[in-house]
Amino acid sequence: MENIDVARTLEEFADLLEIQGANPFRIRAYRNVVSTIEGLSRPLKAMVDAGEDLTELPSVGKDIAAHINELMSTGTITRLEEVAAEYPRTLVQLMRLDGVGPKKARKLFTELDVRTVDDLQVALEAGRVESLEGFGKKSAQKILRSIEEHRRHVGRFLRDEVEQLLAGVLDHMKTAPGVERLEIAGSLRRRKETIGDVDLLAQCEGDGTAVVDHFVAFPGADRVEAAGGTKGNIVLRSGLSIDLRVIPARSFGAALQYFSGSKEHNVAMRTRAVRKRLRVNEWGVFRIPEGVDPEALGKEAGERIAGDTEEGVYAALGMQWVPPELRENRGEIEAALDGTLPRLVTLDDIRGDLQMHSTWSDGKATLEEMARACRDRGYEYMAITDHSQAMAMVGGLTPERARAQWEEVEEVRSRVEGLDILRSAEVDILKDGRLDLPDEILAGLDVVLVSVHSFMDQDKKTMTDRVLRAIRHPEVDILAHPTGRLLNRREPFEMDVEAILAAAAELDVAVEVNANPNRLDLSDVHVYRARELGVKVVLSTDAHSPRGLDDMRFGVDQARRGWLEPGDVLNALPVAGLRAWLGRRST
DNA sequence: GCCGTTTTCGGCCCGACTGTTTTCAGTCG
Repeated sequence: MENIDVARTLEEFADLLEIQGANPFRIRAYRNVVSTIEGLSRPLKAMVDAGEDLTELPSVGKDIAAHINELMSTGTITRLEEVAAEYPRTLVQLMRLDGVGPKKARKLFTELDVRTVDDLQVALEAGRVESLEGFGKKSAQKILRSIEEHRRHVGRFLRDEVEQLLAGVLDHMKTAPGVERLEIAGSLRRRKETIGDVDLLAQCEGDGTAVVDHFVAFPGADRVEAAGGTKGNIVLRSGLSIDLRVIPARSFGAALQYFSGSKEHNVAMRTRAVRKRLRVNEWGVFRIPEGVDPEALGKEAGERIAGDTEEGVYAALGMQWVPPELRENRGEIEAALDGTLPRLVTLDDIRGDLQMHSTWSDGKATLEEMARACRDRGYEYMAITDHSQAMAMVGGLTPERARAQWEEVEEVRSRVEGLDILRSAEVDILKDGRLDLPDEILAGLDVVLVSVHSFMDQDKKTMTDRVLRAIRHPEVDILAHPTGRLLNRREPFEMDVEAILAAAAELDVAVEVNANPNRLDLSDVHVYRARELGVKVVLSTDAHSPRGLDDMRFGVDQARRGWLEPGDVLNALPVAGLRAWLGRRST
C-alpha cells in the first residue's frame, strides 16, 4: 500500500466524519495527517516494516497511528467502516461538487436518499432539490452546472494550459481602473504540478467595486460567480475558475502571503503568530494587546507591525522570506526561522539540456537546428538523445544508425561554435531490464540515458527489478522520466521509487526531472527525497522541437519545489565539470 | 484527534460572499 492510498483513505475518513457532523477539530486532525503523508518523502510501509513509531510523525497520534497500521495490514479501518455504514462512502463525491459541502451532502442523503452524483442529477432535474430547506432555485442550478463540469473536466489543469488561458485575463486587467499592481498568487505562484484554480490580487486604494466590475466584464468569461467590493470570480469556457481580490497597498504583502498559501503553510505560520500574541490575516500582522480577547477585535485592530510587503510579514514572525515553491509546510517554516533555507536553483544556473530528440527519431527539427537553438539559449552543452531501436515506430537508432549519427554530431560541432554536443541516446529499458543497444555502442556514447517505454503495466516487483537491473549497467548515467506518469492521463508505473533512488545514490546514477509540463517526472516529493539521498538530479526538456527547449523553466520550478540547490543539479555544472562527472567510473 | 517556553487539559486560523435568509448558515479559499 502506497502513501497516496493511505492519504486518500484518511481523507475519505475525514470527509465522512464531516458529513456525519463530528467534532470539527477531530476532522482537522485527520486532514492534518493527510497533509503530513502527502509531504512524506519515504514510504510508510517501509517505516512500519522497520518497526518505526508512526506517532513520531507530525500530527500523528496514538489513534491515527493505529488506523494506519490497521489499514496497512487489513486493507481497511474498522472505524471508517462503521461511519460508512451510516453514511455511504459515495457521499464524499457530492462534496467535491461546487456549492455542495458536508451539510448539504448530508441533507441530500437524509431528506432525498441521494447517495451518488447520478442520484443527485436525477433529483435536481425532477426539481426535488430546490424545494429543500436551505436550497433554492439558484443553488440547484449551480449544482447542476457543476455536475456537468465535473463530468467534462475531471482532474486539474496543467500549468502551461493555465498560463495560456490566463494570458488574456492579465491583458484585460491592464486597463482596470485604479490598479497599481497585479500579482498571481495561489498554487500557480507556488508552481504546483497541476492547478485547480487561479488567484489574482490587484492593488487598489478605496472601494474595489470598479476593479471587480472590470474583471467580471472580461469577454472570455463564461459566467460570473461572485462580484463584490473586494472580490470577484469568473469561470472561463474551459472551466478554469479565476478569483480576483482587491487589496490596498498597506495590506498587499499580507494578502499576497495569505493567498499564495499553501493552506498548510499558512496555518503553521498563524499558529506560531498566536504564540507571540500576533494576529496574521490578509490585512496585515497585528499585535494583540495584553488582556484583550482577539475575537473581540476588528479585522485590523491592534498595532499593525507589518502588511505592505511579504518580506515584512515573515520578518514580523522572525522568519526569512520563504520562496513560494517551498510553502507546503514540509520543513520550510523551521528552516526560515533558523535562517537555513536553501539557495534554490534558478533558470540562470542551467548550463545545458541533456535530453532532446531530432529528425533521427521522432523530433521535428534536425540535429543542427536543435544545436543552434541550444546555443541561442546560451547553453554550454547539449546531448542529442534520439530513441533506440525498440522504438521502431519512431525510427529508433539501430547500432548502425547510431554510428552514422556520431558522424553528423562531429559535422555539426564544427559548424556550431561555442557549444559542446554530447553523443547520446535515450536507450530503451527492455522488458527484462536489459538495454536496447549493444555495449560497444553504449561505450561510444558520451552520456547514456535509459528509460521505460514498454510493458508499463508490469507488477511492482517486476518493474522495480527491471529498472534496477538497467541502472546497474556500468555505462548508464541518467534514468529518464523515472515513473512514466503523464499528468491527468497516466498513473506512474507500479514501482518502488525509494529502492530506485537508493540504488541511484549507491551507483552514482543521476535521475531526471522531465520538464515537459505533461510529465514533471520525478514528482516534487521524490525530488526532495533524491536530494536527501544525495542523488544527482538532471533537469531535461525532452524537447522534440526548438520550442520544446523552453520547457526548461517547468523543470526548474519542479526542482525548486524539491528544495534543490545548484550543486544538486547535474546540468548546472559547467561543461568541464559535467565531462568530469561523466568520466567518474573510468578514473 | 493532536498537542505542549500558556504542557496532560483546553485549546485548535480567519474572513468574504452567496443565497435563502429576516439575522445567518453554508461554502470556499
